[in-house]
Amino acid sequence: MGAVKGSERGPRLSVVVAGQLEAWISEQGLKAGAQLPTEKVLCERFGVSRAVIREAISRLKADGCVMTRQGSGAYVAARPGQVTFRLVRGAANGEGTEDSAISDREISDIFELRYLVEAGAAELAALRRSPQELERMRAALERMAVALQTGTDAHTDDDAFHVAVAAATHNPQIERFQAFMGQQFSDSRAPTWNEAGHRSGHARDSQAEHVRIFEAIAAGDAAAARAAATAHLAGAVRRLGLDERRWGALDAMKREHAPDARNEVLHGVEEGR
Amino acid sequence: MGAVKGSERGPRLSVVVAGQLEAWISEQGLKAGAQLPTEKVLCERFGVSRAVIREAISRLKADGCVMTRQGSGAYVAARPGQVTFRLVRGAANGEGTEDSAISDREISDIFELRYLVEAGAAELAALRRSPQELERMRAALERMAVALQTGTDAHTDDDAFHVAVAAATHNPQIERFQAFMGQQFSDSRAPTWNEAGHRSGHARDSQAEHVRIFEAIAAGDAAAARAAATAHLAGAVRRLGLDERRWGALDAMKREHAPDARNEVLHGVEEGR
DNA sequence: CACCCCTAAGTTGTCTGACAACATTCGAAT
DNA sequence: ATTCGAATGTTGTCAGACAACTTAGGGGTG
Repeated sequence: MGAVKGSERGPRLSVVVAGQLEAWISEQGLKAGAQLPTEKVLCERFGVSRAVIREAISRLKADGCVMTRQGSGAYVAARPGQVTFRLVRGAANGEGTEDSAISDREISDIFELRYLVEAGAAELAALRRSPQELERMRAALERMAVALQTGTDAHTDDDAFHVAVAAATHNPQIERFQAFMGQQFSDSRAPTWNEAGHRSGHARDSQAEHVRIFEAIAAGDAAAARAAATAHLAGAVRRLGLDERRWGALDAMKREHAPDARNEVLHGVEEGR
Repeated sequence: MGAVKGSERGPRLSVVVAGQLEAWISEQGLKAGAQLPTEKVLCERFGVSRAVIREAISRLKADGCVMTRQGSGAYVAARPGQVTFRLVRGAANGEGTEDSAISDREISDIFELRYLVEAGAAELAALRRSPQELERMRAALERMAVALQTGTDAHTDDDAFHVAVAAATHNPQIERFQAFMGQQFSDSRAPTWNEAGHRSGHARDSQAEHVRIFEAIAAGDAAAARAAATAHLAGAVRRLGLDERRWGALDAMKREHAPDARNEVLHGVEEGR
């Protein structure tokens, strides 16, 4: 492993060194707790200054695979693997890769992961929801209903509804994951709630699906809740014009459980307050 | 906002500054794309050197809420929220918090999240698996079968099997999430594959559940695959002695689909090569 | 007046050197 | 043999400087 220069033309010397250092660690087969070379040694080995080495190590620390103790040294963290999960591997790698357009395929993949979690979350929510949590969902639904009539944006309330469903599972991990997913691409909810979305009826359709999810959860019908959540995700994919082919099979699955268990727990939500 | 000294006696000045800076950003209500003060200004404001400021900003960059452009400045990232998802909020916060024992409740919660993803992944895998991916699962199964006879550890192959299932969804996001979850707590698989696990039959039971998952996926029976995956997770919870109460309802659900669609695609896996 | 190039100032990225805080080690005194 | 302490090495922090880059503004040209 010689100098870095030349091989990588990329900017941000520190991230290059961080990558090479991480590769070197796994390549050397260093186990948890193993001590890394000192900063001075690394400086010589990579041919960069200590500032760069420190910044690279700082990156690895933030990534969780390295830990440092002042006066002692740097060590491989106990959990050497990835401690964090990020969507869309392509982006968020270097620095500000805002312009890296996410492909439709990637969005479709993420929606599918959403499907897995949200369908299951709706299922569990139907089994465990408390009155307070139902009220929280209803409040979000109501805000969306108002926005539907006034033609305003309500993607925040959309997100809040889904988080409320996840919260009703009484599982903080699921709730946090849902919040994470929602925050990640609130952009994908924009086409539903902007002017075009209101005009084309996307907002109305989405809201109807939300109501169906809520009703199933309120009724305690886990299968119907799963089906309604699946239908909602499939509808979102359709509205975004993504690849529908992959979702055909899931549509078929959800149709096993007809959503006839709808009851009248909530009234006045559809027409907004 | 005055100097930092005194208020926080804690070590790692940079992480303190990082926290204060992050708090300052949200407190100022800076929106995505807003420019942060220059490093020189921040040095004066926090009363620290530029190295500390740079390390603090580096942390925020790694966290994803800040982005820098050389020659221009530092900006609030487009997605101000969390870009990464980490399990177990308590740990992995500061440095080496190895000793923070994870509660049974947290493990149970994480298993439930695993259930959501793995059950859905098995479902999708049954619909999309290719011969190559089936072979990959079979190879992992075979390695586990060998380990079952020799009484050796195979938790790595256990993980590999589940990742292979996730890979069969043809969805890299799901695969990466499964790999993430598996890596996170490979510890939880140890009680299945250590000596005690072999003696108590836990390894055998787990392997039988794996085979059932594989057979359902090989047969292309999505419902059976979901049921088998659910049964596997429920079995794992039982073996770990976690709270079984929460899993009763899920067990009931899986029983809707009797796993009678088992066929004989694979032979010789149960008895190990 | 509109447009383009080019200079200048400002900002982040990197380098260098030094000192402080802390950990480890090894020798000396008890 | 045990304990204490100094020496040494490592990371954390500080200070100053230059390089690479971006941006804004001025001057020239059409």
